[in-house]
Amino acid sequence: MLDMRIGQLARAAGFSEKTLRYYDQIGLLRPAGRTAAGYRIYGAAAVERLRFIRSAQNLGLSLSDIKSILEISDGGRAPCRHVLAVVEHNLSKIDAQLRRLRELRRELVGAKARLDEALMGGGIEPGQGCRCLAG
Amino acid sequence: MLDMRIGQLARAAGFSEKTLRYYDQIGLLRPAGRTAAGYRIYGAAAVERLRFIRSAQNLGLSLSDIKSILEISDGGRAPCRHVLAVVEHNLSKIDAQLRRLRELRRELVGAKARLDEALMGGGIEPGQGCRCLAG
DNA sequence: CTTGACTTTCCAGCTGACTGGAAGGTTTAG
DNA sequence: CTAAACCTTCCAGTCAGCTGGAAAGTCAAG
Repeated sequence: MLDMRIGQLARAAGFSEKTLRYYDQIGLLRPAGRTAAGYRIYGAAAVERLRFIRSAQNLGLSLSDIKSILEISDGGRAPCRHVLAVVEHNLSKIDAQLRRLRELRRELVGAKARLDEALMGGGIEPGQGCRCLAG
Repeated sequence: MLDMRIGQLARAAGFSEKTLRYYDQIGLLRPAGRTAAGYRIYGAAAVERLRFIRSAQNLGLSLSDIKSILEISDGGRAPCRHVLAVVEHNLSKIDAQLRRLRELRRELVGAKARLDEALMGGGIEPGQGCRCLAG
């Protein structure tokens, strides 16, 4: 089980072969080598690498963030300091998204209230769209 | 000012000409007619329609949602009931996104705490990525 | 007549993370 | 020998909402 081809790795790690080829293409996970016929050969470390990729993805990190982290650890250095920066950056992006969504939600709830009232009252004139949406 | 060509409308409503052509293409805003030379001609109602489109967009509605609303009111009926359904659907989508982002945030904060601790302690061994990310 | 502003259509690309499919080569089992 | 299972590359498409640019036609002013 030391060396695998792409199908085995895909099954072992729970990714599709297409995805693994894509990861090769973008330089996120390069095969350890190739057979004479050109088949990709992966070592056991690939499974661990994919586990890391998956957990980072679950945290919402982009593949390019993940790649930048892995490139540091591929260089033999601990990437923790960089990971911290990436995590903090993602946190602030998420906070911005949260603010935006909360605001959106507030507006939508307001629109819904106006709609409910308009539909209760029954006094609706057809026009351009529906003026209940205008804040 | 009753009839305008695309540039005038773009300036009046604050959209780019490209966008207006795109809206024509997807059937969101059709010109009232064409000149002999094929130039798009818009009536004054187009400005109001674009205002509606913008306010609906600001609520986070997709162009296809907006289009479905406008098609009802183009048919002479009040779209309010449909708008309500759209708004409610968007609210639940936003709530789902909020839940997901909050969970993501929680995980990221956890990862950051582990990273901070690891960097304080100094006991970091290089490996595949950084195990602080694994939940 | 020419210049410049305005318009047209069409085609292509952008973001991110894949996915689908064609056309072909390799390897293994029977 | 053949069929099945596996692998390769390459091209194109998906989602949304545009945006950029080329090549060409139109129209008014000077």
